[in-house]
Amino acid sequence: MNENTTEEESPASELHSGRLSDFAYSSIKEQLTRGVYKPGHKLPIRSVAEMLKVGATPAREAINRLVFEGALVMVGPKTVIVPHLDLSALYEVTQMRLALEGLATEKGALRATNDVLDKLLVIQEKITLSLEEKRYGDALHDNKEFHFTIYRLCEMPHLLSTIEALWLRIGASFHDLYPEFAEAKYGVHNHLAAIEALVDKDPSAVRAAMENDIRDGYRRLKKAAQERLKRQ
Amino acid sequence: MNENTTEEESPASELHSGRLSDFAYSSIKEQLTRGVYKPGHKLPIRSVAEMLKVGATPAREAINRLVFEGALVMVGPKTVIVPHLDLSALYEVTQMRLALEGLATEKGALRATNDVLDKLLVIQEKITLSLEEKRYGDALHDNKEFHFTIYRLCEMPHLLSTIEALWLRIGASFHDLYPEFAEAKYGVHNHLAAIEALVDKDPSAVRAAMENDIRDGYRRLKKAAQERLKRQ
DNA sequence: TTCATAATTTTGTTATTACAAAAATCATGA
DNA sequence: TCATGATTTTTGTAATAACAAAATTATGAA
Repeated sequence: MNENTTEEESPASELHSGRLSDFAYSSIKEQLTRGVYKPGHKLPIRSVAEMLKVGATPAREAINRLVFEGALVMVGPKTVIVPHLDLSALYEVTQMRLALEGLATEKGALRATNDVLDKLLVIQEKITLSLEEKRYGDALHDNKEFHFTIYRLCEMPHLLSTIEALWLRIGASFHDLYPEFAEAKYGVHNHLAAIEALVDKDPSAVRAAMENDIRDGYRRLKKAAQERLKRQ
Repeated sequence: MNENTTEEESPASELHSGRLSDFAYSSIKEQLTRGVYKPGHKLPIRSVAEMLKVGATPAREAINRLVFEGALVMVGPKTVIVPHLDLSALYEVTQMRLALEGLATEKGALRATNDVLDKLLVIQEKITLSLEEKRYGDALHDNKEFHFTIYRLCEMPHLLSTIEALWLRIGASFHDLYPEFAEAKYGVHNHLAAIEALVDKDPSAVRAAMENDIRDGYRRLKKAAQERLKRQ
């Protein structure tokens, strides 16, 4: 971790709830969702430990957790890497996202206050701006924030954490094809439709809009991935 | 772990793919789903390590993994316990189960061969017998096997592992109220309906049967839990 | 050059140890 | 009897070291 844009602090900094393994875990996770590592990048325990300025034990535990939840993969008894894109995993995760994010959306839709609606509009503007300026990392970050702002409404923590794990599972491997993925203004239409349906207090319409967004994303991602696979 | 009915071997026995932490993880998991520990039972690292005849490191990693996926909970900075029953968690997990197990069922239904159907019938007979003889641990085990035999048909490993995590999240905490939960022949009707629908090659009917089973289970479990909470 | 094999380095795992902090126990006083 | 504070024990964490196994590099012959 170099001191560039992340909000994580120095190695074993202040109030990280203590545990170094938690610090290591969220550091790696942050870097994964920021697209710091390309698919195939190796993550040996000792390198990670050195980078984060911690011992081997917390680094090992963090890596193993990530492997366990599928954010990293083991390709050999002693080699874990950032996963390569995997169309069948993408399909699976998409199916699960439709089921679970649809559920969260529908359960929470009626609880949207004006504050939340305002927040969603602000986020959407940020996304649009980021896409125009080709700051894809920021766009991804805010897109996630848009979705989770809606999902949080249902107040189902177990559901939320399960969904988050799903995002992590494919997030990293698709980062490097984001430019071609985002050629069009990704998701704008669906997001606006979702906001409108929230205003209308129409849960199934919100769900439909979010599902559409997920499906659109899937199609574009799949296409971009296939083209890249063909090209190489 | 005493040598009764489990298939796990002695401490650091033969071909457990090597890792002691995996051995520890699956040992604890097995005991949790068998209902060995009552809710509230403490699991200190050193005790677990001694019981499994491994060092503190693999025991620690196993326990942390289980906490991470919600099968155990931390109630203090240095105390993890088997979770107490939690009605809102039960509700959440049930909603997720309906979405995800419904998905798995529907995707896999058309792939049921005669072998699978036979296997399901055999399992169902075992369940019925176990319930009659009040061997609730076995009944639970085979009930899980029934469900997962169907879910495996869709060949979606990510989905499978997510569903398994859900079972683990509530499994342990509801073990000690199984007797009152199972007063009636639990699930028989729904299971048979599912098998019939599989024979008919009717995916949505299979899904409906499985969802019914999940909902029935939820209602009974909730009722049993509420009665026990009232009584105490 | 290519492929198999040998030598070397890297790597994951685990037991151990030290330490600080939390939990449990005990003592004391009201 | 109960609360409160002090003491003792237990506990989780993380660094380290040792080891075996895997991964890598070097080497050699075809």
